[in-house]
Parts: sequence; structure tokens; C-alpha cells
Amino acid sequence: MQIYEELKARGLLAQVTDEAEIRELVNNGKAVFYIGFDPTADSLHVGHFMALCLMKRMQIAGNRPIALIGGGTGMIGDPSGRSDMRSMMTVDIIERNCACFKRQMERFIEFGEGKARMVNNADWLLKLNYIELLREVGACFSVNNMLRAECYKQRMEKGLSFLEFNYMIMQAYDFYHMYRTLGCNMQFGGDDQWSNMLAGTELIRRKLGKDAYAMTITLLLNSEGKKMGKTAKGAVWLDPDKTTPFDFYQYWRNVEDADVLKCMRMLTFLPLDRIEEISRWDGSRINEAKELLAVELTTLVHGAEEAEKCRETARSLFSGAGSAEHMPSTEVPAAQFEGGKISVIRLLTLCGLCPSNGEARRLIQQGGVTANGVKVADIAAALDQDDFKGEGVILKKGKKVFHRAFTL
RNA sequence: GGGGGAAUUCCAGAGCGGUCAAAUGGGGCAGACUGUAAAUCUGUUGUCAACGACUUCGGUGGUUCGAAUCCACCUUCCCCCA
Repeated sequence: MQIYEELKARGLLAQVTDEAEIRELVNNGKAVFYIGFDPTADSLHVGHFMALCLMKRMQIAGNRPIALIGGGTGMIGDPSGRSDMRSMMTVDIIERNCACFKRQMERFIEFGEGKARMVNNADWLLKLNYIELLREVGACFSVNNMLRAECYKQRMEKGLSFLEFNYMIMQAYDFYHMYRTLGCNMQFGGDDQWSNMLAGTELIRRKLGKDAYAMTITLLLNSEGKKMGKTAKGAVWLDPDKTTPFDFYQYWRNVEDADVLKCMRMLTFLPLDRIEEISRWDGSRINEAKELLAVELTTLVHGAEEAEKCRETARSLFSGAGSAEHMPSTEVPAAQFEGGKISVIRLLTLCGLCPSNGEARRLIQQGGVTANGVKVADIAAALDQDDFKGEGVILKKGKKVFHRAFTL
């Protein structure tokens, strides 16, 4: 199966500008394509991960990826998929985020001579001169058309600033610029980027009379139509300091039945026929599939060794015995003990399992806390300092949140 | 440039000058049932040294014994006209 067919079979492709041409380019390794990443945070998350995987697949098939970091476009802020205006980021923050992105991407994609390359659009966008830019490309954009674009339509009700309105032009300019300087002939992006991407191919056609192509990646939605990779606490990050490998593992271990196969197809490198086989598993055996999914993804992001540890830890925790090996943990400073004891409430907040004492108290009252396998029944319960030595105390909040607290 | 309207807790959205920590829905968290799933049902959802106290309703001042509710100014946003 060739790359284009594979991407399609995995359900990764959403929209394409010219299917026949794109298939031809991609399958023959003739595509030089870029994907843009806006530095809105100091770590990549699951959404970016899918794009990185796509880059990797394309690279394996002989195509040349360009990772574009939006150091310049980040100064503006993409209004797509937003109902309100983004808060403007300071230049310092943008630069710091760009550096973080770069470090993380290097783990997935091979950069270097003849391989993938990484560029930052700040390098050319920041130098643009307003009048020159207007004269160069301004006439190629129809405001009437732009306003018809889906991404702006949503904003017509809530208000759209001129600043954000220009985002599309900047993104189109990026494509145009890279077409000329790097021979970039294709752009990939999230499905919400479609109109911005078309603006780019349109600009290239008008200015240079050449064809360039665009293709969007399906957004990873769960069976309820919500974006995956998000939790109530925010995104699932790739940075182990922001989302621990164990939590990352558990996120995938816990996806709903209905989403397992989709995630496998779209996010892992498991062969399609293997996934096909798994799809025939029934009933509770689907838990095996979830474990496989979690291991695969954790391996890709944090390495095989780490993934194996997560699996071991999860298995032992959920099957009774508790191996504290690899779960998130917190050191309890000696000063927290009073008279050789510490209250469970204090412990819960200290470990970040509860944001406030009130919530900790309620949690205990509702019977949601266990310490070393014993349900905590009394809100005044306290633990001995001695219990924290060695392995420490394993706290369990609800059914699946484990945390180890220890002293040195 | 002119006129009108809005800002409430995680979100949406109620809210007579006192009985408002603030209806309702969603979301979150926990319990039961399960397969670390879904659905369903139940409880809970500002903070704290917790039968009480403290801080919240865009900001700043004011009226009042008393303000989320009234007044002034400011900020931001929306709508209509140009």
C-alpha cells in the first residue's frame, strides 16, 4: 500500500485540493511540504503529535518535511476555531515557546542536510514593510472572499479585530515565501486551517501562476465529537514535566471503547492489518487493545523503557498489589508533620490531588480516598511519619488516580 | 462620528436593595453498577482553624443601617445608523 492510500485508510485525510496530483506527488516522494506550529504554549500537545506523526510517515515515504514554527504569525494569533480574541503574547514568551517546540520536535523528526528542516516565519515576516507588502500581495486577496471563509464567519458575530483578520494573509505569505525559497509545494494542517491554506495556494497561483497543493488532517474527535487530547485540566502535553508519562499512559488507557480503533489508526504506526485484526476482538478484551494503544503512544513520546514502566505500574495498581515504581509522587517535607503525624486532608492538597482543603474534606466524606489500600473514613484521619519511609504511602483518589507520598 | 445594550461563580445563564455564596443547565469531582469503557442513578461543586467566619458578581468612587441589585465616572465587548 502506498503512502497516500495508507493515510487515507487511516482516516487521516480530511480535505485535499487536488487528489490526483497530490497522490502522484506524495507516492513518488516528490512533495516538499510544510506544517505550521503556532507557539501558543511552551510544549507540544497531542494535537501537534498527530501532525508530527504525519510528517514522519511522509518522510519515510521519501518526501521532504518542513516544520514551520510560527514565531511571526504567533505575534498575530489565529482566530480559527476561536470564539474570542486570543490574548496577545509577548515577544519573549513567543521566543521561549519556539525554543521549546524545537527541542521536542527533534525527538520525532530527523532534521539535517537532505532531511527535514525547521524554519521560523519570524525570519521573514518580521522584516516585512507594510506598504511593500500591501503592494506585493494585497491585490491578490479578496476581502469579500475572506469574509466568506468559515473561520471568519463564526467570528462575525462576536467581533473580529483587524489584527486577527490578517492572520490568513500572513499564513498565505508563508506558503508563497517557502514555495519560492524552499521549493515547498504542499501544505498540511489541521482541518480548521483549510481556508488559510487555500489562501496560500491561491496566492501562489496569482503571483506565480504555479500550482501548489494543500491537504488537511482530520481533527481527532472522540465519539461525542469533542477534541481528544484535552482533559478538564487542559491539554495532554508531550513534555513529561507538564503531563507525567504515567498520566499520559493512563489517558490513552482510559479512552472510550468507541474511540480505541480510531486512535490506533490515526496515532500509532501499527500496521493496518494488525489493527483490522484487533477490531475483531470483542467484549472485555478491548481492554487489551487499550493497553496496546497506551504502550504504543507512550513509547513514541517517552521511549520504550518508560512505556513499559507505566504498563507495569498500571497493571499492578489496578490488579490489587500496588507497585509504587512509576506513579506520580511527591516528597513530604519533614516540616509538614506535627507530632509525627500528618492529616490526610493536608496530604491530599500537598500532593496536588485536591486544590483546596474543602475539596479534600468532601472527597473523604464521600468515600473517595484510600491510603495504602485502606479507605479513609474520617476527615480527621492522620498518618504516622514512619509510614512514609521507603516506598511511602500510596494514596488513591477515586478509582484511578494514584499518587505516592514519601519522605527521604 | 451619532444612538442603544451588555459585563454574574469553570462555561452558559437567572438574579425583587436585605432571607444571595447567588436559581437552572452543562462541565468537573466522588459514590453505586461495570471491563481502568459507555449508559444510568445518587451526592457534591467559592475559601478557611468549618453548627461559624471570611472573600466574590468588569474597575474606581458614591447613595444607604444594608448593594450583584441604585447613582457617577472608567474599561472592555456587542448591536444599529454614518
